[in-house]
This record gives sequence, structure tokens and C-alpha cells, in this order.
Amino acid sequence: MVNKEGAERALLQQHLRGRRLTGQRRLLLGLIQGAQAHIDADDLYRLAREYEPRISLSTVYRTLRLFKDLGLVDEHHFQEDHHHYEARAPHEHMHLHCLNCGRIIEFESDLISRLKEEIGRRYNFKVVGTEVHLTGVCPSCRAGGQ
Amino acid sequence: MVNKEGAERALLQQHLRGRRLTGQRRLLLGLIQGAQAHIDADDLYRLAREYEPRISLSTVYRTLRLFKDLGLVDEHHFQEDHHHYEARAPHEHMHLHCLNCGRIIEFESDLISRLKEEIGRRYNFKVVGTEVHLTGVCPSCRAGGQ
DNA sequence: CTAAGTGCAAAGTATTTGCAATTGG
DNA sequence: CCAATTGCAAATACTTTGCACTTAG
Repeated sequence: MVNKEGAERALLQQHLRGRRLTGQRRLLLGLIQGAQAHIDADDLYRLAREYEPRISLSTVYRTLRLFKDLGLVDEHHFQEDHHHYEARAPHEHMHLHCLNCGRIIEFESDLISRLKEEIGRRYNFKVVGTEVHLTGVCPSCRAGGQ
Repeated sequence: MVNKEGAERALLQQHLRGRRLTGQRRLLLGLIQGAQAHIDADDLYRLAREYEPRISLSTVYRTLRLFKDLGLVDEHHFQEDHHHYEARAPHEHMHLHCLNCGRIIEFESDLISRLKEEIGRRYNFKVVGTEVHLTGVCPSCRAGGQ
């Protein structure tokens, strides 16, 4: 009989598709999934060290790349020159980004699946992924200065 | 009376909003506008050196940033870890990217303006920019291997 | 003329890699 | 066991910066 932790482990095992289930991988995935917002490699590294002080930044990068390739996390390229990551969400969503205060809102819209379908048909592509990123000015920034 | 080159110059002058119109800036903008595809800083640098061998990579980066800030070029973050640039197009378009062969198709769809409008209204944002990037497998790659 | 722009070299970030030591299956 | 994974340090890739010289306006 399988307890809760065992079940979690088995699920992750499956996600890893034959790769080894190490403490570092388990920790990092947990941290990404628990993260309130999009996290970057460096923040993840700092956070992970609180639990496993000997973890290295290389491992963080290697693991992020692995998770990305396995489809466990999504990598985002916001305005910055480094990447942000988030656990792959149960359903596809997009980002709305305030250029003034930096706030990022996640939203969904069925327009995106329609877009995928329309464009896939038009160009005979099999569309598998989307990255939709709207920028603008949020209500409080509109109200405040300018 | 104004000849063709003079008119071009005046137009660029206006775009630069008071910044100086240098040979490097004129060259770089011309190259970006003439580029068949999205170009990155390094390719632009190599290309520019054919015309102005003493141009420096710093100038390329500085100029790209200036053009981006002025809205003359758009900066894209594709899968790679560096940026690609293109002259700002007359109308907003999106990208469809083959994960297998790397080909990038530009397309338009009115779904995107509807998305801007819908989301702007929903969150009371003033939406100013969009980056829409679909990934998938193109017809020839679907036909070929897998 | 003179402030803005440039080239060069050096520095700064973000990310990857080689390798010996460790460890999951 | 032993190949996959890790930590560490060093390397690489991309981008920015300080400064003396040049140049557009």
C-alpha cells in the first residue's frame, strides 16, 4: 500500500521519464510549484540553499533545463535579460504585464485556442505551444501619475 | 527643394527625437530594415563591418537599445538566450516558429486586436504592446521525419 | 564649440561545461 | 555496481560601462 509521499514520488518518477529522482530535483520542483510567482534561476538557487545548503547553481540551471525539456515548467522571457520559470499550469494562460510597476497578471481567454486553431489550419502547422505576452499600464498606474 | 536622400534623412532625424543622426545609426537602421529576417546583435555587427569596418559591437548594442526605446525596432526573445531584432512593422504581427527546422513565419490575425481589447477591458489595463509566439511543427517537418 | 556619440578594453551578468566525487536504481 | 548526477571552478556567451577621442548640430 502506498502512502502520500510514496505516491508523490511515483508521480514525479513518471514525469522524469527514466531520469533519476534525486533530492535536488524533488526540492527544486517543489519550490517552483510552491512559488507564488515566476521565479528566476538565482532566486530559486537562493531559496533552495535554505533547504539544501550544498546545492550548486549549476544544478539549478541543469535542472531547470531538464524540467523545461520534460514540460514540467515553462520558461518565460519577460523584458529582462534573464529567464523566469513557473510550474506548468493545468491550463494554458497568458501574461499581462504593467510596464510601469512591473506587476504581472495571468489570464486566460478562449481567443488563444481559437488563434492556435486558426493559424494551425492556415499554415498547416501542428501548433503545440504558445507564449502570449501583453504589455500596458495597469489601473493603479493609470490612476496615479501617467 | 529636398531630394530623396534629404527626405530620408529628415524622416530619420524626426524618429530620433533630437538625438544625433550619425553614420552608424543610419547604417544600422538601414541594415535592420533591409534584413530579410530577424537579426541578432552579432550578425548585425558582422554585416555593419562590411560597410563601416571600424564600427564597434558596443555601438551596435547601444544603437539597438536606442532604436528599441524609440520604437523603431522590436526586440524578440525566441528560444535562444540572446535577442533578435526587426524593424517595426507597419502593422502588428505575430510569429509561428517551427521547433524542428527553426523556420519562423510571420502572420497576422484580427484575433489579437480582439484579445487586446477583451483583456484591456477585463483588467482595466491600457494595453500597448503584444508579443505572440506560437510554436509547433511546420508542414515539411510533419511530412518528413516526425 | 560642446554635449552627444563612438571605439576600445575591461567589467558585469547569465548560463554552460569539464571533471572528479557521489549516489540512485 | 556503474552510469547518471552533482558540486566546484573555470569557461563561455551576451551585454554593459568607463574613458579618452571624435563629431553632429
